Amino acid sequence: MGVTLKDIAAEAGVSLMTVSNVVNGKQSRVSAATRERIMRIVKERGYIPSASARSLAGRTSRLVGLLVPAAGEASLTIDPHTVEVVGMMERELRRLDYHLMLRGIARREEITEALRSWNLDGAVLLGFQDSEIDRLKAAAIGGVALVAMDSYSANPLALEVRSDDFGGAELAVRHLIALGHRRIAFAGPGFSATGVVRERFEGYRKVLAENGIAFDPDLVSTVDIGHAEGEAHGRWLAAERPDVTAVFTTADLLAIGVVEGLANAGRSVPGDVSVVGYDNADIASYVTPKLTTVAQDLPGKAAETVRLMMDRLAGKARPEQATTLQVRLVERETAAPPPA
Amino acid sequence: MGVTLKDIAAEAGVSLMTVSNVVNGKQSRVSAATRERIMRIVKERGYIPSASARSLAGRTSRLVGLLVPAAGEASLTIDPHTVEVVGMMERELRRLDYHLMLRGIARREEITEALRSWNLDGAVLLGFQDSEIDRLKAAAIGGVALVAMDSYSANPLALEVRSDDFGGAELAVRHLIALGHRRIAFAGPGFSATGVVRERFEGYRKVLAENGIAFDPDLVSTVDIGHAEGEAHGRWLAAERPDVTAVFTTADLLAIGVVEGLANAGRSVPGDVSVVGYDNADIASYVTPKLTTVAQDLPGKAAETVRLMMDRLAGKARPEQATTLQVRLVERETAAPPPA
DNA sequence: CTGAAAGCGCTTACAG
DNA sequence: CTGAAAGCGCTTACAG
Repeated sequence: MGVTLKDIAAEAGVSLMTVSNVVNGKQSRVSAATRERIMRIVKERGYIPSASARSLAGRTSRLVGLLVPAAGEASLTIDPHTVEVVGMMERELRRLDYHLMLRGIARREEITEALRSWNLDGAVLLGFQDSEIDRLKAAAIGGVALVAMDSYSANPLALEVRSDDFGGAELAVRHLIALGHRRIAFAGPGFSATGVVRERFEGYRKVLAENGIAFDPDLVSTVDIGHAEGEAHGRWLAAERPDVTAVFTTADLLAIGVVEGLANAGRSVPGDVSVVGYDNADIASYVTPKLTTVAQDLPGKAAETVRLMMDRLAGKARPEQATTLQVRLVERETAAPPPA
Repeated sequence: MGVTLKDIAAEAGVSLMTVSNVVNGKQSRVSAATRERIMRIVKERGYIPSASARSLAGRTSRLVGLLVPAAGEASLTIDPHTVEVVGMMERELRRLDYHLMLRGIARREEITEALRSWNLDGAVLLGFQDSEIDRLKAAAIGGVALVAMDSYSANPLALEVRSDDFGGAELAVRHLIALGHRRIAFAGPGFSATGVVRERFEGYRKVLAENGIAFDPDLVSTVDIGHAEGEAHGRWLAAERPDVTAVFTTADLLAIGVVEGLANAGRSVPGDVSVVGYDNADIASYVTPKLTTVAQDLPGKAAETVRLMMDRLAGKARPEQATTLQVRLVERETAAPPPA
């Protein structure tokens, strides 16, 4: 079908090897004259190297996996800020002449299958629980450069890129305390399995302690991330905990639901209750009132993920610690002083 | 590194061919006894076929490209409903033992490069302009099964899956007219290049005509899709076209911006002006007031895309016409009778 | 600076 | 039902 190295070699009157060297930019090995001649023929004939042949013959595939959990029969769901990070990583990797394979992982063994069957050079693990990262064995991974995003796993096999979740919570809760709040609730999904949530919780706790506010476990609620779940929680807060004047939430979607639930129960935001979200999703500025939230450095996450992977592929040593991206507070309209 | 067909063959005391036949499920060619024995060894040794070798030796790669325009230096941006469709397609394809390669396309030639270098069996084109699909040549495509989503290109090389954009506009505008509106504006991105927008515009026009409402070109505005753009347009409408009582918009994000712009200019939605969006994105039900909009059949789009591609790969004839998915109106809070 | 040989792990097409 | 041969398009490692 396509033009091959052999065709080019025949037309140029040289060996396969020489064409290969030219195509792969091994400048030193070919004279300028033949190099130029071969390049011209490559252009003319529209030669496109076969990636499968390269992957098979060489020791690299220039292929990076994007592995995402796919529970059972469900289709992949990727939250908006992850989509953004993926888009940015794709550009970086494309620029470096790598390709991206998107793969849902339903059973754990599928990680190994994906890595091995396509001979992946690297893989980014998006949205896995820490415990799943923990369980990865060297035998299953081989030499693949693995980056686990937003993971707090201790598994040395995976490089880690994440936001300063602890610090983000500190920012949010300090802001609320500075506004005068003392009874501040925490709402997020269960954090037995997710370090991200646990860190945000610990940040919340620390700032309370720093400010001499007694920690009240009743103010900590496990709420799955979702608008409906948030709405229900907002109504619950209004009914059961009217003393609460502020809520720190681990996701914008949840926060938006909470705002709506509070409003539906007749409480105004931020007049009666302040709410702070997390992620600074686009949606945060479309809702009414606009959401005060913690913003992550998405471009930084994408760039660091690619950088770590390339360093690893280049044989550099594993960094001593996880790469942590800075966060910042975005003040909008859902946080204000508590009612007098 | 890994276990190969050869290893399995040696251990089972048979030839490569026999193992290959077993692994590929060619039942008829191997006796039940040897088949079972080989399967056991395959399991034990954790054999995983090399996809690159298969792709190189066979006539199929079981690899499908997901091609997305990537303008210049920009990173990929994929709108939320496309992300959802991608997630659903991934599951379908995974179930059929296909893999997905995500690739941004900055220059047109990159389409061919992607198809050829990875020997793709098929590709889904997401978000390309009709004119770009038009320009695709058979020589560049080869035998690859191509599905262009939301395209109105006439290029017979691409199979097409799209929503009933004309019908969606009809639903929206009929709804507004039934509520009593007569001065209905249209807002969407320029439609010289995008059939989707043109169809929605034609649907709008047709329903106006059906109802004896004179078409007023001044009521048609070109507005790029974006919240800020919508907001500016909303303010413009309030200032310059106070006679308009309803706006039909080709995207939810735009509609939400328009609602905000109108509100910022002191006009209430839907009290003074009704607004209808398009897509039924999640966000449509999070904003205040909740957006009335046209919903697409996302699961249908994903399923039909995969089905068309598989039919094509199985050698079936190209369908006579594009596959069109049904749409439906979702009534929420932004459309009401015009002020008395 | 250039090239001949071997091999990556499979499938295809054929012979028995 | 089973297998020996050829080949997919490249790279590696080496020799000249």
